[in-house]
Amino acid sequence: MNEPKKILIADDHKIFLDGLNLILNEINYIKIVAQASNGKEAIEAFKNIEIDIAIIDLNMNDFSGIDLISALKSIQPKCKIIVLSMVDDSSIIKSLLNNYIDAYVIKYGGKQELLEALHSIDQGIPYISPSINLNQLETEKKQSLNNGNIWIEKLTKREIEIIKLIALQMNSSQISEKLFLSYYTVKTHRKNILQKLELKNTAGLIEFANKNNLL
Amino acid sequence: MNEPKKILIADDHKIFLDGLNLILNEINYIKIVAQASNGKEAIEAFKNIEIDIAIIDLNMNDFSGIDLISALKSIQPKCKIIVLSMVDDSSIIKSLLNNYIDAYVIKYGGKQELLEALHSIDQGIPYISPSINLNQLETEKKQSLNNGNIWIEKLTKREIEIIKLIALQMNSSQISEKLFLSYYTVKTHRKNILQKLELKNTAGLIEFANKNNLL
DNA sequence: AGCACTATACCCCCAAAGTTGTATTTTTGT
DNA sequence: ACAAAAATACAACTTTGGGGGTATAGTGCT
Repeated sequence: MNEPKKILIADDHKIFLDGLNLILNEINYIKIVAQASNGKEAIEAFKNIEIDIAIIDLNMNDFSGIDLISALKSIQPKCKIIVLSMVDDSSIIKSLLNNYIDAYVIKYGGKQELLEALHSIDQGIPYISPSINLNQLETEKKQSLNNGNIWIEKLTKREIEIIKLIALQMNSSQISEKLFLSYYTVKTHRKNILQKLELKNTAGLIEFANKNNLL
Repeated sequence: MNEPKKILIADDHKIFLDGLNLILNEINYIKIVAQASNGKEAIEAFKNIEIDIAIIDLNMNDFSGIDLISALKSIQPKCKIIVLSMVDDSSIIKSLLNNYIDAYVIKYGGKQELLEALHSIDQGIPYISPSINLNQLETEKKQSLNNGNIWIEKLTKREIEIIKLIALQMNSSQISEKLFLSYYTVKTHRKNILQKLELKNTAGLIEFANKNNLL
């Protein structure tokens, strides 16, 4: 703990970024060396500045959280990642902790949790907000609308990409042009998507996509 | 500006509350006298403490924003309300400003905007984040699927009925059986619906129906 | 009585979606 | 290095959707 840890913070709510700044300024063994309000800025910063710990909001609008984190890790593999999120989907948390990140802190928790997370990963111990277990019941209630569903594990990146284009009223041949694919490939993907999700047609697919907000 | 303004802050993200605290502590003419992390706590506080200005997050999970604000106003009508929100739906903003609230600040903006809002309503002038106008273009892009739209005036009862069944993954012949209609009639309705709404296909229709929540 | 709108029904044609099945290459995880 | 998963590609076939018409009976408003 000789020199302060170099921190990047990223969140698309600037006002939150401001608050975070003040919270972290109270701690002496860290120093904020970069701020980003979207994924692109975060990646830029990673290319130029050495970062020890990155505190990242999961729900930024230009990148999906997982994509962003893996991009950052590929630039600076040694950097520790703390994910700040508003949701506490335990399946996502598990996959994140196994792969890329070192701590998962939900915003429902106070600053105390963030400080604990910093302290914990400083000692090489992964951290998950204790509040998550408390809130889990509520979350599960909210999710009872979309029943069963481990859809996120079922769908691949490509498939989700295609669903989004379908929602934009594109047909298979237009999608194939857009993605530089064969028309047949797009049809295959559509076939697989409907099969995986046990849906009957495009109407059901778009309805599903909306209910599970993956658009 | 003799004695400091008494402020309540409410947000269900405690860590955000912590940050807000630090931001507002830098200002000398206000004082935080109450904090709430849900609607119930906010109402409790309003019953017990005199509040000059309430800074409220719109998206709390136990109350809808509008319900909460009207409840607070009924307890302390003189209290000024600043709404903090993540979304910039201009139609909501307009109705809010006309009725209950004195300022609308989006979190995408920095703390500067919140400070300006405080200053502005202190002088009796309503405030809206300038960032909203910048972001409006994007919002309008998202809404460009349903352009122009006074759709509710365009669609007939029967048409809406059919849209709902389409969203349930029924095809035209199934719908015709369900509604005791000819298959051709259902096809005609679908044709007319797409024409009226200027949509290309069923995918677009379901997307539209979701965005305009008519399901 | 006349007009506009809604709901109903039918036809043809083509394009698109959906089904079933096979098969190769590429990426990824262990 | 190996196996599994994902992404790619193609074909034949059936069903459905969407665009173009046309037409008639009912409803409601003026």
